[in-house]
Amino acid sequence: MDMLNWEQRNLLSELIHGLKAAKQLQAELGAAPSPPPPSVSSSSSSWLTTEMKETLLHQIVSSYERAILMVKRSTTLDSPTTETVNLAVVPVANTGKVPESPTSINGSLGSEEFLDGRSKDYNLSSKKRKTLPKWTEQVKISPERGLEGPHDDVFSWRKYGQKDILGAKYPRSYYRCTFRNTQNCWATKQVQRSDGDPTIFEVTYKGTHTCAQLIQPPRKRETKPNPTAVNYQNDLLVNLRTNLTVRTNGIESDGFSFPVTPPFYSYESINGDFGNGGGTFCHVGNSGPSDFTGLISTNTSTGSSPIFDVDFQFDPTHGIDTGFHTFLHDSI
DNA sequence: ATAATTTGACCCCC
DNA sequence: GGGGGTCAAATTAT
Repeated sequence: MDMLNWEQRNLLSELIHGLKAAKQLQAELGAAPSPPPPSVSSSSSSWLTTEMKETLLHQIVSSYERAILMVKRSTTLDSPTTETVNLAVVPVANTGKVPESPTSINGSLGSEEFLDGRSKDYNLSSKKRKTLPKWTEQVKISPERGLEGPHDDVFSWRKYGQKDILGAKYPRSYYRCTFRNTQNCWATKQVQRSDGDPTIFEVTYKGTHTCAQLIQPPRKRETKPNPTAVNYQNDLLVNLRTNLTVRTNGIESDGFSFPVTPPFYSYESINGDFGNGGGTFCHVGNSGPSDFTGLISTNTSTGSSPIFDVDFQFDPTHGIDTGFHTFLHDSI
């Protein structure tokens, strides 16, 4: 571990933490190993409350998001120019109290305690309702865009407010996810310029993204699919709009429920069509609480047959990411 | 025309 | 009351 630098250790810490939470949740759901049927359990081991499960999910998602942000920063800022260092990442318990000296991170980073550590904070501080993950990063300004070219996230944000803070020289800006309305994504962040070092910005994230920003294919596509293939795919899409059947491929056994009654499927092309670097989404439902949205991709295993994989990622009912279940869709 | 920002008003809660 | 957070109308950018 001595070979790892600071950021790599933080990154590893997040990944480990997320993995631990994921495994605990997996065990809880009885997602047994390869031999499918869980043998008769005298009394099912599910003694975690729903809130605890939600907490686990939040931990997983936020760990992934922090990890992604770290990678993003270290790659986009390290390689092209010189410095611009991510100084610290401080997870904050939801009690609302922020540690004053954020740079104090001990060498031991969360490879041990689990249900005694963070999640206890979540449960204790929450009598009920929202316990959103919250953490703060300190980001040094980069020699990019003008004087105040705020902070390239991987995510796209919409500013919704700005406030002068009592002791602070600089105002605090409030951002929410661009897709709050369109995809029910409730992630927010605050950005405040540091008094002491004006080249440092404190960025506080609240909540995790449930939108599909990171799922969409990269904008730039070097390898253009040949036009005929694209046309073929788009034709299929048109056909799919009118008549479509869904085969769940027997996946719903893992607890992921699927709307059965026929409301139906609408397709929305975001950022272009197939093969054009855009994402085409399948929406299932009637804009009701049981809707699901997923990203359509071509099925690689079936060649030219009109079958598509759809990754359903967002569950608005619970406001959580349901994972990357893949369903088989076919037309006719 | 649509989307994003600005900015004062409003709304808790300590 | 007032500090911090959010809303939304007006303004500006795309």
